Amino acid sequence: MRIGELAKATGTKAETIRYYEREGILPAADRTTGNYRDYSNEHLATLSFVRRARGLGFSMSQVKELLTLSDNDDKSCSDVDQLVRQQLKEVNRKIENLILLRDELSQMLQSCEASRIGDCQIVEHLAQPPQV
Amino acid sequence: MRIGELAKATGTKAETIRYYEREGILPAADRTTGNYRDYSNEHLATLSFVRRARGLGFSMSQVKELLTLSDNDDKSCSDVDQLVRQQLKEVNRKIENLILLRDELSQMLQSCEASRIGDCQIVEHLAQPPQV
DNA sequence: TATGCACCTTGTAGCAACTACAAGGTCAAG
DNA sequence: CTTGACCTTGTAGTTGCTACAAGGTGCATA
Repeated sequence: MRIGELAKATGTKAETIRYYEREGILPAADRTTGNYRDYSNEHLATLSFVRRARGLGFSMSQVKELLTLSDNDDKSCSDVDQLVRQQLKEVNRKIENLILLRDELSQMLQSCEASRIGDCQIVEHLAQPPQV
Repeated sequence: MRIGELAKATGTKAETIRYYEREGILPAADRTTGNYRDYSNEHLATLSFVRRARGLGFSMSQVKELLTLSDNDDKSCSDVDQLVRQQLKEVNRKIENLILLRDELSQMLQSCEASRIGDCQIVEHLAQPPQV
């Protein structure tokens, strides 16, 4: 299949697919006589895997690791497990930080009852060290 | 004060401060005879404001807006309020997405009881084709 | 046959928000 | 007078794409 078809099938832009090829995430496809990329079902499967992992927040290099690991059916599963655990920890860390942010933003909104910026608690809140 | 001192005082790298100057986020400082940047307390206050807003997830252009707004003491507070509200919404959106991710990753970990990658549920889970 | 159009090719540059050099200048201490 | 910390400018790298530009291919239609 051509790149446009693969793009549609995976919800990926053609430019992104070519980018993945450059980055060694997706193996290069065969070429037609007109020099068009010609993808196989295996490419489709790999790209789906990549997109799914990226959607779960794995970095490009983590995706590369996952791809390498998943090629070795007989190897231990623990490396994959480890990567997922790491990613889970990272996601939890982000959630916690965002919740702190959210609380602070909410607080700011509630404290703002001024009508002039000169009296605005939000601006004061942001301007931590005085003398502006 | 020199750039290094300002950097230490605000927990910002000197390179970042120069970057802010280039981007028009922080006004240019006076120069000493040796061409070193010489910052005032006003610079310190502005940079603190910037870092605080950036730390709360506001984009550079939002920070610019906030700075412009906070310069007009007599203007209405509602624009500031609006920006904070918008940012709060964005943060909530991110939290929700991350929670979905977290759930999926946890699920994957729990389903993995294989010892061989060939049997690994995680790899199989990732290999699912995209479901629209 | 010509032509129009969708699709493809490579290459390069842009995005956010920094960060990391390199090559050199300034300044106070020893 | 040299050392070493600090500063200067300029440029390029980071991540993961995305957006052109200029041209080639393939197929349907006039």
